[in-house]
Order: sequence, then structure tokens, then C-alpha cells
Amino acid sequence: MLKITRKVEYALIALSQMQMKEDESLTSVKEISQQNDIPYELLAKTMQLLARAEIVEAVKGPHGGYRLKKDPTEIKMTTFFEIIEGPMGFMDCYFDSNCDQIHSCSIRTPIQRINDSIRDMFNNISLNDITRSV
Amino acid sequence: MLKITRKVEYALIALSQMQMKEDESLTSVKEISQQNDIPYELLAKTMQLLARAEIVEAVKGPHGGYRLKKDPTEIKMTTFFEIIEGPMGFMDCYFDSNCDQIHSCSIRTPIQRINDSIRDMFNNISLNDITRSV
DNA sequence: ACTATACCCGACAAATTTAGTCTTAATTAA
DNA sequence: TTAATTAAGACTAAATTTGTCGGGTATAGT
Repeated sequence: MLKITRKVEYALIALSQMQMKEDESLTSVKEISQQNDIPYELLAKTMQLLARAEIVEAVKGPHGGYRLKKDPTEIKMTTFFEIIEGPMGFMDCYFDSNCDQIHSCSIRTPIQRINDSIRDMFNNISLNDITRSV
Repeated sequence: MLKITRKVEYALIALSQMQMKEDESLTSVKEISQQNDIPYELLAKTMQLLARAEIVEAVKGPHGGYRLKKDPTEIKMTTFFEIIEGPMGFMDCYFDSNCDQIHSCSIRTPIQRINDSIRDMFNNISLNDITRSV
């Protein structure tokens, strides 16, 4: 109920590794997957999500790979999670609610508060807080 | 990755409903499941978890049911979640770690910090904060 | 131009987790 | 004794997550 998924984990490891290298230098999926024993295909797809969201930039062809595009200190974890996994709500009715008991629901309001607290928390953690080397 | 499960949801609804009634009065699974359109069997099993953990007390036989046993203001949400779903960790290596990369893992420490923040947060929310009527 | 390397993308399959069902007790009020 | 209630475990179904596959596009090096 409150666990990081592999895709998020792999993405964090990848970005962490990329941040350790010089700016502008490229890192390939192969490299990261081998060094960390992560399934190549899954990591590849995850990196593609990050590329689409312009967190990283892809360079194709031999010696290609990914490099950081946005400053990790400027990326909120909420954003990051949602890039990889889609909308993040503690209960379904936070985003989409075709629950027909929504009005009579006795726990909706307090759950919303928790939801907000969690989002607040992750809004105040940057990607860099997790992936920086030191 | 961060969603309440049905069992937790059902348990909260049940407890919320029980708190609205007079102290000592009994509420049956049937009653709660019908009024909230919750699958009877699933709710029943969930109530059994709460009974084993002595959050509620069961009274068998006709006109039986459950009543609160512990003061909801004294129950931390962390405890509550773990009664229903077992150990709650943001990453598997928080509790049990047979990950053989645990030493070289670059994101372990910051993930642990997030883990702790989440637990702190839920340690500071009581069951009553969610289930109280007003 | 050819080839090898790397990213891109969607469909599929397998594994895991969550949700829900069924059956058979045990207890007890009436 | 019967009906209503909780207790418990095995089972199935659905949903989600994880991992795989096959075919594409771009490009550096030759």
C-alpha cells in the first residue's frame, strides 16, 4: 500500500548514477542495467518515460545514451512519481471519482487530508535529495 | 504505489460507523456491509483482523457484533495499517533485505529517510483523526 | 552505402498482489 | 433446536506490476 515500484527504483538508480558522472556525458541503458543488475528492457522503457518528460535527453546512435536535461533540484518527487506511474492518489476518489457513495462517505474528508499531507511531503522533496551523490 | 487498499478502506468505514453509535452498542458485519455496499465476506475477514489485534471486541450469537475495545485516539495509523496489511515499508529493504546489492545501493539511504518521514507522519495521525464523526 | 549501436514504442506474457467467494466451524440468544 | 453471528482457511478472480519480444528510427564509423 505504500511501496515504491521497480520502475521508480530503477529510474532513481539510473539518475543517481548519471549524476555521478561529468555533466553532459552520456550514459547508456546497457551500462546502467549491467552495472546494477536491472532488466534491460524495463529500464529502457522507464528511461523513455523520463525522456518524454524531458527529465533526461536521449542521444541516439553508437556511443549514444542519456544525459540529464533538467536540474534535479528543480524536480519535485510528486512530479517524478507521476511521470513514471501516473496520477498518485491515496484513494481513487482523489482524482477520478465514479464512486456513487461519494457524498455519504464518512471517511472521504480525512482521507483527503492525508492525501494532501503526503503530496505536500513529496512536493518538498526534490529528485536531487535522493539522487545526489553526497 | 501509494494507495489505500480496500481492506483498510472498509475497516475505516466500519470503525467510523461504529464510533457514531453509542458506546458499548454492537454493530454487525451484515449491517455495515449492507449500508455501505461492501462485500460481506471481505469486511468480515477484515473485522476479524481488528478483533485479533483487540482494536474491537467480538460478541457472537444473535444480536452479536463488534464494539470498540481500544480508544481510537490512542491508535496510531502506522499500527492500524500494519494490523491490516502487515509491515509497511517504502522499499523492501526497510524490513527484510536479502538484496545482495544492499551495500553498493546508491539510493538506499535517501529512501530510508523518506520511509522514516512517512512513518513519522502516520505515527502522528491517530485512528480517531480519521474515524471521528465531527 | 552498410553495419553496428543505441534509443523508441507498443503488444504480449508472467508473476505478484489484491479483492472477493465459498465452505465449514464455534458460539449463543431465544 | 434453530437462527444469527463471529472465526478461519482454502480457493478463485481480477488487477497491477514486472518482465519480454519484435519491429521501428537515428546515427557514428567505416
